[in-house]
Parts: sequence; C-alpha cells; structure tokens
Amino acid sequence: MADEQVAAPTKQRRISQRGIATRERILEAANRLMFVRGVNATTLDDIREASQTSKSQLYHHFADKQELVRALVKYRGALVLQRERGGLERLRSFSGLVRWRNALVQANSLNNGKYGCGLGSMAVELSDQDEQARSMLSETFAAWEKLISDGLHRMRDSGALRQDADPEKLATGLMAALQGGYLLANAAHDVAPMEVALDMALDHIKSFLTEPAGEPTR
Amino acid sequence: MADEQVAAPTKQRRISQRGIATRERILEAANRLMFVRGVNATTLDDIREASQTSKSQLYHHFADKQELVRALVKYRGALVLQRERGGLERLRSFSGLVRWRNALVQANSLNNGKYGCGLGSMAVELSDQDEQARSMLSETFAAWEKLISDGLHRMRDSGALRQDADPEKLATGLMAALQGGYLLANAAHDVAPMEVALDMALDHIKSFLTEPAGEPTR
DNA sequence: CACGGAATGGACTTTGCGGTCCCAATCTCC
DNA sequence: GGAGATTGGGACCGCAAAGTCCATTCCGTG
Repeated sequence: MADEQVAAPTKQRRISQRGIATRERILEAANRLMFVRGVNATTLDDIREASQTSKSQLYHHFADKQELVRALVKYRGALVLQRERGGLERLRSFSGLVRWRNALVQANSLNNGKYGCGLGSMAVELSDQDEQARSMLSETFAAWEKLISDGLHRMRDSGALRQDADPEKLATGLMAALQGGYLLANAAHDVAPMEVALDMALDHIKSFLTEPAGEPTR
Repeated sequence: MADEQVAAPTKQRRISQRGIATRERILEAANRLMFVRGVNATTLDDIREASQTSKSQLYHHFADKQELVRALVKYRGALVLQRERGGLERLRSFSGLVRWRNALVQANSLNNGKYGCGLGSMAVELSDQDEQARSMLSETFAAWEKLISDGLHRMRDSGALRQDADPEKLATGLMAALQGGYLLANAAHDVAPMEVALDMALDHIKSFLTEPAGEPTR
C-alpha cells in the first residue's frame, strides 16, 4: 500500500534468512507480551527487550507500531486457525465437538481464565481504532466459524444432524458462546463461566442431533 | 478507601452542589468518549475538553487517571444495572425475555454493531491491568446475571419453567451469548451475530419451558 | 460582610514512548 | 577480497499526555 511498484528497475529488497528470523522473534515477543498485557499497554521497548533486538530492527521490519500490530493480527490469526484446523477438520460427530470444547477449556484453565482469547481481546481493543485490523479480525472469525460449520455440514450430510439444522448459525452461536465465555472467565479469573457457556451452545447443537445421545459433556 | 475516617476532628472535605455537578460532567464525558474510543485511547485532555472543565478539576475530583477509570467502572455499572433492572425485574414469561432481547438488539443496531457492550469492553481492556477494576466488573456481571436468574426463578416457581432448569447456569449462558454477540457484532460492524447468539441462548432456555410455546423470537 | 474553604483556569513540568538517525558489523555476489 | 547490500546497536529527538501548582473566583457560614 505504501510503495508503488510501477516499473522500478530492481527495487525489491532482498531479505536474508537472518532477517526473517529476527522478524519472527519480534512477532513472537509481541504476541507473548500483548497477550498478557493487551496491545495498547505493551510498548515497543518491551518488545525490543523481550525479543533481544534493537529499535532499528523494529523499524526495519515494520513501518510503525500500527503495522506491527496488524502483522500480529495476521500472525495470531494464522496460529489460531492452524491450531483449530487440527481440532476441527476431522470433526464428524458430537463427541468430537465435546473433545474440542474440553481442549479449549483445559487450555484456558491453565491461566485460571485470565487473558481471554487472543483474537477476541484484540477485536475489542482494535475494532474501534483500526479499521484494517478490524476487518482482518472479522475475516479470521469467519474462517474459524467456517471450520466449525464445515464440520457441522459433514455431520448433517452423514445424518448425525437433522436436516433443519443450520450449520452457519450454529457455528456463529457457538463462537459467540466461546468468546463470551472467554470474556466472563477473564473478568472472573475463573474458567467456570466459559464451561457453562460452551455447554449451553453444545446442548443447543445436541438438540439438533437425530439420535439424542445423552452422554455427559465431560 | 483512601482516607481513614478514624476520629479526625472535622477532616471530611465538604463538597458543594457545584462540585458534584462538575464531577458528574467529567464522568459523563469520560463515559461517552471511552465508549467509542476505548479507555486507553482516550486522553485526559479529551475529557477535559468534552466536559468543559480544567486540568485542576480532573485532579481535584480524581487522584489520577486510574481512579477516574475506576469511578467510570462504577458509574457505568450503575447505569447498566439500572437500565437492566427496568427490563428484567418484572420478567415472568418467555415473551418478556424476547422483548428484552429485542431491546438490546435494537439499541446495538443503531450503532451497526459498533462499540460493543460498555461493560464487556472495559472488562477486556482492564482485566489484565487493574485488579480492582476487574473485580468490580466481575461483581457487576454477577449482579446483572442475578437480575436474569431471578426472573428465571420466578418463571420456574410459577411453573413456566421446568424444575430441572438451572436459572443460574441459564443466566450465565445467556450473558456469555450476549457478550460474545456484542464482540462479534463489533468486529463485523453488523448486529447479525449478536442476534444469532441471543436466539441460540433463548432457544436453549425455551427448551426448558413446560409448555413449548412456538412463537417466533421476533 | 468578611473570612475560609471549595471550585476553577490554565500555565507549567515531567516523562514515557513512538519514531529517527548514524555508524558498525555482517552477509552476498561478482 | 572488495563493493554494495542487509542486519544490527543504541543514542537521541520530539511530542503528546499525565500530572503539578498557584493565583483567582465563588460561595456558604458565623
């Protein structure tokens, strides 16, 4: 968006392996720090120190803090989607959904509910102040929901889910329960609300099962 | 909490009507600005200007920015609870819940889903950086949920809700759906996800009704 | 109506942090 | 092996925003 590529002779900047590694170190540190402190409360000096780099490196790889944050949105989005793909792309049954729920709950309980969702927190903090970040986050949520709805579609196609179930809406509802659960758990410093929220959403999906399997959610 | 009241002769600071009004003006301005820009992105000068006061007033009424923010947490919490009491304390039927849902959706749709929930946004922004604010917010959420669960208790007592319904869990689930809905709506700049989320939670509650009234949710 | 404390305006100070710059080290390719 | 690039360190700059201070005005009270 900054450079016009027009017909500049050979203007592309070469980038070495070392450079890539540094950039990665910066993003990794930003990811870590901003997860626990929030985006706005994390300074570039914090990141510089944590990533063992220097100011010039930060500005060598990112135009300014906003660009770094945007890169982080992309980075974190990719991480989450990758992780979620692992847990969702083979989803074919309700019990698979329960396992998915349990994994998220367990991960969050390691922090006693603190910090919330890496994407959700950024969405709240950035949506009202960086349109570009907001739209990337919105797309990432959509992709995440699609992983879920694809699984629900498979369940519907295989007959596990009734025909009148709406995978897209069920996925949106589940995502909202997840995000709301993260938020309440973070405020309470306790995973319990997140469990209740996810169980509600799962019960709702369960009500669309063709054979109402009554297994408990954990 | 700052001053020990012990037995100091007559040490309490008198406060005039005018002083109260100014303090109120400051809080009102802070509330407005921080709602749209977020807490950290709003400066004291913004607030000073919007409230038609001066720096000395800000520091006359609040020790520092953190104290102002904490006062805002209390202020906003009181506003929300007051508003919600109006919509929930007479709750006795499922259709009352639907009306409550519609009011929230409509209010949020006026902003096209932007800004989210005044309490939820603060919870995300502050939970990881101000323990006192976090715990106040957590208590406010609990009080809000109690307004809901009280209504559900009344519904259960009157026989509208089955005995095996758990009002507290239903209320937590509904609150999570609401907060998650706000979050997704804010990221998408579209109320739709909030509607889907609330409808899911309401459907879940509906599944506990004794006579499954089939009226649509709007 | 005078006195004291509260309320107010706004200039001033301080500081944290984003952003710039320059020089050195290291790499790459001929 | 040397020219020209990229990578790197870190001092420095500038500004915006938090926070201080004091002179002045307002107002309730004896």
